Order: sequence, then structure tokens, then C-alpha cells
Amino acid sequence: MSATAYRTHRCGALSRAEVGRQVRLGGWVHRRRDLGGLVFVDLRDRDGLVQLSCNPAWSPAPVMERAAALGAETVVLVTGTVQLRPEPARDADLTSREVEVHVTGLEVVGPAQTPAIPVARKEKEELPAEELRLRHRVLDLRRPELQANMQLRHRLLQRARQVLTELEFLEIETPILTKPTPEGARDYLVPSRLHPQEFYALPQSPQIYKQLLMVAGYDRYFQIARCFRDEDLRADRQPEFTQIDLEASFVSPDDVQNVVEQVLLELWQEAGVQVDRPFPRLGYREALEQYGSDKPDLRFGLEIRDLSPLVGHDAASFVTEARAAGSRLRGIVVSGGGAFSRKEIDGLAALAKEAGAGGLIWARRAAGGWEGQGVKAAGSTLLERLGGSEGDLLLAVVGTDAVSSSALHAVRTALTRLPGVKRLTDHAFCWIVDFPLFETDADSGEHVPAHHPFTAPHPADLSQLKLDPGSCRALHYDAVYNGNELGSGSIRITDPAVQREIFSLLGLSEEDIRRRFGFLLDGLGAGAPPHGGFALGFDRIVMLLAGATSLRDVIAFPKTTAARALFEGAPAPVDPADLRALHLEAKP
RNA sequence: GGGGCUGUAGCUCAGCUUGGUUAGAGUGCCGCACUGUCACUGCGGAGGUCGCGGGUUCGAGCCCCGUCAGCCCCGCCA
Repeated sequence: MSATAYRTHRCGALSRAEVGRQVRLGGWVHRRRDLGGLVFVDLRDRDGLVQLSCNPAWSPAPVMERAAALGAETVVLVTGTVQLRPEPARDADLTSREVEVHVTGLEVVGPAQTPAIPVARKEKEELPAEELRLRHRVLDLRRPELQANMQLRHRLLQRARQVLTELEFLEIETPILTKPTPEGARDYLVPSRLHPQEFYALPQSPQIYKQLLMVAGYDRYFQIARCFRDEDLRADRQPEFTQIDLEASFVSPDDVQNVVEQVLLELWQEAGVQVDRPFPRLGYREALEQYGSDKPDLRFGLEIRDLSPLVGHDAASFVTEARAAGSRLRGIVVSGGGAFSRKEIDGLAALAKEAGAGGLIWARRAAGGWEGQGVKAAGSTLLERLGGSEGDLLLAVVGTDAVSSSALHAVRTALTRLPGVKRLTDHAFCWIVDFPLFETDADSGEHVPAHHPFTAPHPADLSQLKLDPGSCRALHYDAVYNGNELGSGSIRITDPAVQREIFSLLGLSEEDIRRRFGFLLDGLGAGAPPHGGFALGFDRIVMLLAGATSLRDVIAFPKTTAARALFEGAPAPVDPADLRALHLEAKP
């Protein structure tokens, strides 16, 4: 299959099976070891390495000469015979190490300048600075680690296509040049040449299109969709990213979750991990109460407890006063946490403060009873009521629920990285359900959609939509894995009247609604089936399954945190004439 | 928009604490030697805008201010 006019095999594919065969290979010079009379070359391609052995006993003089002059990363074509290595390979895990190629012909077809960053790295040698890796992306992409990541990415993509196709989903493409319809994030805009002062927007997601496909009767849609959001970046966020986007008609939340679970199961299986179904479901309120987060890492217990009922009269005044003001005392008991150093505990306290807590109350249970700063703060009555056993560590926070949740979530996340903290499992999926429909904007105090404005309200809460929008739940669900949000979805609004009401709750005038979302409302009025869907953050999934720590390691040509492409040099200024054609003027 | 870390040879880093002769190491590169290496080995050599700009000082890689770039986090973002 991999044979071409130039080669019979890939370098990394040679094994005992080919011993004695005459082969032709093409690849990159990974490393060269020149012993004077003998030259060994590790030749690399996407399948791996094979050792070339150049020896006057079988290599003609010109071959010896050329082999001795080979620079790193040069592309060569080689002819030779596959032979077992004289000595048992030291690295038996690399099958190609069992054999080598006795070179009879060697031709340089792609001379290479000395690489600016090394492709062949020594053991434990640090990676070059990320800036250089991005600038010299071609060289970085040659590294076996990134080759493996990109190959995994391909396999996951194909697997997703396969399983969704088996589930009768149709892959349908939607426009990249779309209408600016803000869903929360800033749009990337594209000026129109034919229509002065008008703009396309790149899609933040194919949300409205996929809903209209449901209205159009396509019943089950999916797309490996590129999405664009002009927001500030993070290690796990890029300005353009890929979603496995899907939508289905006549479905309940369970139906959608069922499909998503099947997709995730197959993707994890492709990466060699067996996943149990169904995933546990956890209410949004419950998740915040027990874990302080709507994306809890359920590989760990470490549940948050409400300690308020245990507070006695001997608690410190700042605790009793906060209690009187309506705050709660919440905490985590870490079994075995008594062994943490003071430095580790101080580190946790710093995180709690950073998250807005006044401080972290802590106490550990030694042989003689509870000790530590928390004995005074929480009061010994509380600690007696709490009980516990020797070696326990109590970490607690007083404050509003919002503060204690985010502080304890930060503490809990840090705890999971400390040595000796017990893990219940390696792979913990869950669904977070019953999200609120609206959030209150911190600045304006106005209602904003918790997700996007097309999410259907929970039927049980529909009657409160006007009276008390804040208490309305949504038919929205998130898939969470090991503390990472993999994606989210919902049942959509199909009643145009309800959709109008949501828009107007968001402060849109009738005219705004018409202008911005008229085509959606017309669609919904044309006979809309009940429908819902989901979008999985594909890059993040690849990152997690590849064991990478950055999205940039699973994207061939990523952007920096300032949204620059260092390799090709985007964005870039354009010729004023080109701007004029677009009816634009660049102001300094 | 805010905070933090980093920037010295092609690459990875030391030097900065406490300003002072000619800025070092490993690796890569170049040359020589070497017939079973696999991070080959040995010997020799070249290689520096200490990110950039300004300031303090007799003197700045080192101190101060600004700026640029990369990374991480908060805000933002599904």
C-alpha cells in the first residue's frame, strides 16, 4: 500500500518479515554515526526509524562517500537488503530495531540546511522554546511525538465519522462566510467587496444552520466543523478550533446523550481506553454543592461538605459573624492529608485567597486530637462533631456560596495533583444537567443566556419564564471528563413565540429580532420538529487522549496566545489598494 | 483590559544574589582520526546586537524605566 515509484516500504514499517528482501526507501536523516570505515544512518519517516548500514563490504565507494557527508534532515533515497541486526536490539520495543538495511545505493534528493531546531533530540533534552517550535513548524512537526499526535487525531476523526454514519447521521457542510449573529463571543469579520460597508462573519459555531437543517427535515446531521471566536486565548483555547457538531430531530436529552456517549466510547476505545456507560448524571446545583464546579473531576472523592450545622459557640468571631450574615462554612476532609507539609497547605490557602476567599481554615487530626490554625477558627465543638480519624486534614472556607465554591474547587483541583491523594478511577465521565437558563451579568445585572439564546427552557419551569427568569432551568447538558468540559448541548426552542420571548427578555427590540434572527424565526414557523444536539470540542479531546498539555501540540499549524501564526505570519498588513477594493481604510 | 514567568552562541542552559579583566558549559556546526555504532568515540576549531530602546554609574548581561515577543493565569470565551 505504501509502495510508490520511489519506495517499496516505509522505513518504520520494516520488520523480521522483510529479512532478505531487496527494498527501496525514502526518508529523512535522523542521526548519523560515522565510524570512519563504517557509517550508520537512522532513517526516519512517519512510521518510524530504521538503521541503514553502510559498509564497504556491500556499499560501493560513491555510496560510502555520500553517506559520510549526509547532514541531519536530508532526504535520501536508498536501495539495499533487509538484514537481521548482528546483535540483539537493545530496544526490543521498536520492531524496526530488529533489522537494518545494508545499503547498496544511496541518493540525496532533498538536501537540508542545518535545522534551526533539533528534530532528533537526546534523551531528556528540553524542547526548544515554543516560539521557535512555532516559527520552525515544519521541523517541529517532524518530531515523532507530534507525528503520533497528528496520526491519533486522524484516527479519532475517522472513528467519529464512522460511528455517526452508523447512527444514521448525515455529514452536511454549512457556510464559513455567514451572517454576524453574535452568540456571545466576538466575531471574526470578513469585508464584502461587492457590497460596500457590509460584512460576513466567520461562524462561532454552525448553531443556527444545524437547527435549520432539522427544520428542513434532514433529521440527523453532523459536521466536523471549524469554528472561530475572536477572544483571548488559553492553553486549551485557540481562535479557530474544531467541533464534532451534531443535531437530531424528535429527540429527548437522553437520546442526544446516548449518541454522544457512543461517540465518546468509540473515540476513547480508539485511544485504547475502555469506557463504562451510561455516564452518571449530576445536577448543576448538586455539582456546585458537592464539588464547587460545573465540571467536577470525579476521579476523586474529596466532596465538599456543609459544615455550617456543626458550628458551635466557640468558633472564631469572623466565622459566627459570616454565618449570621447568611454565609456558610464549607469544607473538604482529606483522608491522609495530615501528611501534607506546611508549604503544601500554604499553597492551597493561597489558591483559596486568589479565588476570593478570606483565607483557608485548616486543621489536622493527630494522635492527640485536632491541631492547626483551624482549631481556633472553626472551634473545637465543630471538630468534635465532625469526628474523623487520625491523619485527616480539614480544609474549610467561609463565605457566600459563590466564593466558597470557587475557592474549594481551586483547592480540590490542587489536591488532586498532590501525591498520596486517592484516585477512585482513571477515567471519570459525567453529565451535568439542569443548568440555569440565564445568568446574571456581573456588571449590568441583566439576564444573559447561560449558553446561547436557542436553548429550550425546562418544560416544568416554562411558567416562570416571565415572572422569575433567573429560576428557570434549561434543557442543557454538558459532558465532563476528568474535570474537563468536553462539550455541551441542549434541546432547542422550536416554538417561535417562546424564541421571541427569550430574545425580548435579553433586551432585543422587535426590530433587532427581525433583522438578526428573522431567518431563524421564519424557519421555526415553517414546521419545526422538536430537536436538539451537541458539540464536542475535538481539539481538546485529542489533547486529552494524546496526553498533551497544550492544544498547540495537536494542531498542525496553531496560533500563539496573541492569536498570531508565527510560521506563516498571520495576521499581516495588506496593500492599501486591496483595502480600497473592500471599501476599507486602515487607521493607525 | 489586568497579574505573573521567561528572553545570554544554531539549540538547551549557567552567569544576575553583591555592577568590575577577554561572558562560560553541554549539544549542534566545521576540520582531522576511527570497520558494528545506535546520545558512537577521541583531538582541534569557528561561533555572542546578553530581545529592543532609554536611564543611573567612572563602568551595566547584572540596577531602574519603557517596549516587543513567547508562555501561564484572571477577566473574556461554549
